[in-house]
Amino acid sequence: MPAAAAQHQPHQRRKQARPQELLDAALALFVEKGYAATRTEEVAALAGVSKGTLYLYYPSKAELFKAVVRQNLTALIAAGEELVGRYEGGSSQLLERLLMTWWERVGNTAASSIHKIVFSEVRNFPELAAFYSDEVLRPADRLFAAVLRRGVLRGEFRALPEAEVTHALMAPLIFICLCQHSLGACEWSGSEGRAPLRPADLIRTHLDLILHGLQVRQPVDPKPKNKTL
Amino acid sequence: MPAAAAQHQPHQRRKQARPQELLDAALALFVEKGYAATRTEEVAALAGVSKGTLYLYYPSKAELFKAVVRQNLTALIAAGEELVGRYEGGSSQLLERLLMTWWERVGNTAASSIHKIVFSEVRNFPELAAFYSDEVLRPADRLFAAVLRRGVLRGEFRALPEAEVTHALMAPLIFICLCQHSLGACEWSGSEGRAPLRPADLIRTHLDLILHGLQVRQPVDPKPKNKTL
DNA sequence: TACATTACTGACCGATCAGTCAGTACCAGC
DNA sequence: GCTGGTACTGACTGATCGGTCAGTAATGTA
Repeated sequence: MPAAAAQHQPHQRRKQARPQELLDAALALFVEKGYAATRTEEVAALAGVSKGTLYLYYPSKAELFKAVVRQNLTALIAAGEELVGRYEGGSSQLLERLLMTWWERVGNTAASSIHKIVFSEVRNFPELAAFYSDEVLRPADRLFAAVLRRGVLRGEFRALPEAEVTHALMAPLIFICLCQHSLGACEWSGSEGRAPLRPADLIRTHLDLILHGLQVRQPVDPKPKNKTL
Repeated sequence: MPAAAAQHQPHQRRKQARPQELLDAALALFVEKGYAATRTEEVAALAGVSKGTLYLYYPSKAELFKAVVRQNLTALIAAGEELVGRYEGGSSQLLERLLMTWWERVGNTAASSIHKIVFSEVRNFPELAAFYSDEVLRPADRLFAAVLRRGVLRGEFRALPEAEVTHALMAPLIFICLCQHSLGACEWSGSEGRAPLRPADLIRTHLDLILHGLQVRQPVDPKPKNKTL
């Protein structure tokens, strides 16, 4: 908790801890207020140091921003990689495990706020798009696509367009992250005064829907399956 | 096209057209650069007037922003209302019609960029959250929920948690809008050099998946359906 | 205690930008 | 043409904020 460091001991020399404290403070403020609206002096204050100190560790606001994204994304990637290719049960269960683990390790942690930052700021940081695409979206996509292919090969899943299904799988997850960090607790969905949506419930229902949607058994509906465009 | 108005006739008096031209210019720039990074003088220039003129029509940058959101959201609402309650066929087809119409009228137009603005800026405009929630998300949610209930009553759909299914339905749609206005043409999803995703294809696959997921027929999978939490 | 090193400070600078307002250009009506 | 009203202009101001750097104080060494 970086704010606790600002206990008005005039200044402590703690070179080791500063960078991480500054990154934590910056993450919190960038998520809360966006990049442009966050002042470097605020970041420094939240980390318990003065503005000058921030510039000892990061040469500019933009570099600080990139460091924040980079650090949190590497955590994402590590968590993703760890899950790949060691499961041997049914593909439905594998998919379920993947989504739930993703939620525990990413969606439900501070890392989820990175998505909102990226979506909000890529236009002002063009290099960020390639970075995010290469290091997060593509790996995640490859992961899910592999599971889908596995399911199709084993006769568990229908053969649907891979890229599009992957999108349908991931979009609600990332969307939940975005909602959590912009529209408060995502409490927009209930019709009246219904209780705000619980992310875990959303994911469970999403998964249920998708797994049913992927099942090979033909549905009751007699509509011809080769639709026109 | 507001830029066309800046044809270097020193200044024309066109009181009627100014507000709309300013809103169009502001929308384009807010979407492209975000709220904070857009300068009022740029907006004015794109609309073919001087900065002072902008302040004749809108008292502040924040009010200009709200006017932009308000105008584009009313268009959204109108499009949504128009679709309600006049369809009498199968619920699957109704859902398909709804999604495709939504895409043609909203997702595929300039209105889609509003979502990105809202997600990026709500934290700095708290009142915007309630506004967006009341005027966009709730109506859209109510619409889809009504269709789902209809499908369940007619024995077409499984009875799944309404709010969560609605979320699973809408999230990929809004997510496409967000991608289009932040990560370029949403070309992140292909594994290698695959062609960028086409939104219409995404929606079609999403719909296919969801409709199969909603079907009442039990799947092959022998797993018990009352899962533990 | 004296000195060297260096983490840290915060007043300051220069650039940017929202918002102002005295002035200009256009357009009635007479 | 004159005159009063008004749509419009753009140089200006005051505040904000990223970034700097001369100075301060904590720490280590002897």
